[in-house]
Parts: sequence; C-alpha cells; structure tokens
Amino acid sequence: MPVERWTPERRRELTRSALLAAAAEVFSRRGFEGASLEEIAEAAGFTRGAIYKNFGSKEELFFAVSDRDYTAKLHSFSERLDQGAELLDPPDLAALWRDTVAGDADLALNMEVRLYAMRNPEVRARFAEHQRAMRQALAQFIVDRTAAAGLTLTIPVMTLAGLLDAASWGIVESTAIDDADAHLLESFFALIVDAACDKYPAAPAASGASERGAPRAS
Amino acid sequence: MPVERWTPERRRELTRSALLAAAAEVFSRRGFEGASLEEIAEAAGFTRGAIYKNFGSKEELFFAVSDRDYTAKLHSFSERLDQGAELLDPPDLAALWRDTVAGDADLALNMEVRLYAMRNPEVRARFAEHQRAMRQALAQFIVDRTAAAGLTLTIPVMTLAGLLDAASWGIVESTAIDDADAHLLESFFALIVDAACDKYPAAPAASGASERGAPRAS
DNA sequence: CATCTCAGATACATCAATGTATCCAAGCAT
DNA sequence: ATGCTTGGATACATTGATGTATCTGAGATG
Repeated sequence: MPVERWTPERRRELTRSALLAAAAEVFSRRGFEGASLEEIAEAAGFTRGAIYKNFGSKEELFFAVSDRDYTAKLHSFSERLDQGAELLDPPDLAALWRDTVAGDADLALNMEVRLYAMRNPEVRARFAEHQRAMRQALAQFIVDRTAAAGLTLTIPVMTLAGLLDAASWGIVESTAIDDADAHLLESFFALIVDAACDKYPAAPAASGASERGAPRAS
Repeated sequence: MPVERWTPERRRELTRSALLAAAAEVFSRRGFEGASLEEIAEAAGFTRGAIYKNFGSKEELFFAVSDRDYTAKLHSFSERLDQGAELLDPPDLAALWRDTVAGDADLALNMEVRLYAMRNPEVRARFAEHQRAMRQALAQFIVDRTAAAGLTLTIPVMTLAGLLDAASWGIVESTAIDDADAHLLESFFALIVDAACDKYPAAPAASGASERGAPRAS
C-alpha cells in the first residue's frame, strides 16, 4: 500500500537514509579513515555528489551515522527493556543485553565512534552525554524492576547502571575477538545480580542503596 | 657507564626501537589509516627510508608495534602482580589494574589493534592468543593469592580472569571517555571480589559489604 | 689503504581520495 | 507551457601517501 506520496522531500529523505545506511556499513568495515566516500556512495547506489549535497563533508556524514546509530540503539534498547520487563534471570538479561548491544548496531562502528570521541573533546562530550542517557534509561529500568521484586540494591543505581554498561561492553567486545568468551556475559550478569541485589530484603539496615530513586538528574 | 659498545647492530636496534616508539605514539593519536609513515619517521628523527629498511610495510610496522605493546604490557603486568602480591583489597587492585592497562600502553593504540584484529581473522587469532596468555598469568596470580588467603572461588578461575580482563577493560575504556566513570573500576572490583570469593567459608554473616565493599578504604 | 656493505636519505612514479565547480534533468510556481 | 529551483551526476584540481629505485657516506674487512 502506498503509505506515503512520492513527494520530493520524502524522496530526499530516502536517499539520505540510504546513504546513512551504506555509510554505517562501510565505516564499520573499513574504519573512518579507511572508508572512501566513493565506496559509500556506490554502496548506496549513488555517487559522491549525493553525499556532498546531503552532508557537508566526510566528518559530518560520520557524525550523522553516529547519531543515527545512537538513537536507533536507544530506541531498541528501551523497547526491549519494556517488552522484556518480566525477565530477571541473569541468562535472559545477558541475552537481552547482547542483542541490544551487538544486534542492532555494529560493534566495529561503535568502536570507531569511540575512538573518534576519544580524540575529539567535542565529540567526546557528546558521546558521554549519550552514554549517560542510556544509563539513565537502564537505571530507571533497574529501579522499577527491583522495586517490583521487592529487592534492595547494595550500591547506587547509577553506579550499577554504569557498571553494567561499561563492563558488559568490554565483555561483548572481547567476545567479538574470541568466541570462547561468549559465556562471560552470562557469568558476569550472574555475579553482578548476585552481588548488587540483597536477595532477601530482611537484611540489616546497613545498605542505603537506592539513594537516587528516580534517575532524573541534569 | 658504557653499558654497551656502539656496535652497528646495537645502533640498528636503537633506530628500530625509536621507530617503534614513534609509531606507537602516532598510531595511537591518528589511528592506523590516519597515521602517515612520514609523520612517524619524522617523530623518530628519521625518514621513511629508515622505516622501509627496518620494516617491510606500514602493516608490518603496525604489527611490530602491536607485538611490542603486548610484550611490554605482559611484562609490566606480571611484574606489578609480583611486587604487589600482598595487596588484595579492591581499591588497590583497581589502582594496580588501571595502571597496568592504561599506564604503560596507550588506550587508543590498544583499541586500534583490537579493531584491526576484528577485521583480520589472522590477526584476530593472534590477539586472542595474547589475551589468553595474559589471562593465564592473571589466573595464576588469583590462584596463588586466594590459596594463600585461604579463600575459595565461587566460579572457575579462568572465568574470573576473563571477567576481570574483559569487563575492566570496558570500564577503563569508558573512563577514558567520561572521567566521571573513574570510580567504576573500584566498585567493580569490590563487587567482583565480594561475589567471586567466599570470604569466610563458614560464616555467611558478612554480607554487609556496603557500597564500599571491602573493609579497607583509602 | 682501498674497497665493500649496508643503514638510512633522496627522488620519483603511482594512485587514490577529498572537495569544488559545473552540468543536467525532473518537479514546482507563475 | 516556460522558466526556476534543486537533487544528484560529472569533471576536475589538488593534495598527500605508499612503495620503489637509486644514491651516499660511514664503518667493517681484506
């Protein structure tokens, strides 16, 4: 069914998105410097002219790809969290996480973005902001779930979220290099869940865990 | 003191090492593709001729840098482990780890190597091998230490070593992007040590590992 | 002392990639 | 319908990087 009329704006948006998709693929495979605009354009079925009309330069294209990757990941992330809200077992969490991180977005692309961020203070700030937003969402999820399950945390939520994000990223990265590490993510979640949750709320009053109940800061 | 005579072999080895050091620096700052042999040679005080005489190509130079980085890291790693054998508190472990990972070798260089490894099966296998060797050393350390302290592990040593390696790498990487994550490594070690070691084989009462984890504080 | 070797420099051929300037053709308004 | 606007193609200028081939000069060797 003709969902949308073939208005030129729509047409333009379409080529733009095709270019972005192709760019993501090529950037991931070749790296930022290694990728050539020629290859990207060709992969999208256009020429470099289209790129320079839609994006100012190689850098801007890269930024656009990065943004697109981020929003896509954030979307699928919260979506999966919502729909998988009942699951709390470490294996399920591990699978969910792996899918979220490694499924939608490409690992190499993400590393490339990270590298770029590490080298450019401005981009780094932006990336850090993205990371915080992701963790905020994750923290919210954790708060909701633990509250529903009647659990208490032994560490601040944001710390736990940061840990989950950063550490599991490292594990996924490692798995991409050596498949033998595939089981690590599961072990990690098992350990973390075990260590960060007081399974039995009746425990001593010591843990003033979730100091920041609602992760709604900055 | 005249440690070594100025034999030509020694001379050659010296330029080789100077080139390697310069290459490591430039590769880290610009990335593999972004770095130019011109800049590397200049940074070392030579010309490209020296590079092509000592290494066959840009790729080979990169591999040599990677190898050098690995051996250096492995050395300083086991060295630090040996000399810091008494320390077992999470904060100290975290500091030791951070120094080992981020102190000697450059983070960006390591990521660059990883990316290259992910894209080249052959290199990837080699990298995986290195990783396993590192973890083996770490596992040995863990076994020794826990045995000396009369602790038991709740998970296989190699799993723990892999977890420590992969996860903390992710955390260090994250810290390089957002300094606010600096505390994560400590929290991670606290949690992991707490979760992976049965502190007191008989007494389960010690669950009061509050936010700080272990009793020791800096 | 003459020569030979070889580490490193210089010069060069080649090639690829970015960015810009120009061109073309399809859709919009007047 | 005619011309204007504009997305995208084509052509081009420029730059810079890799790799190779050649040169040079200092130390080793007879």
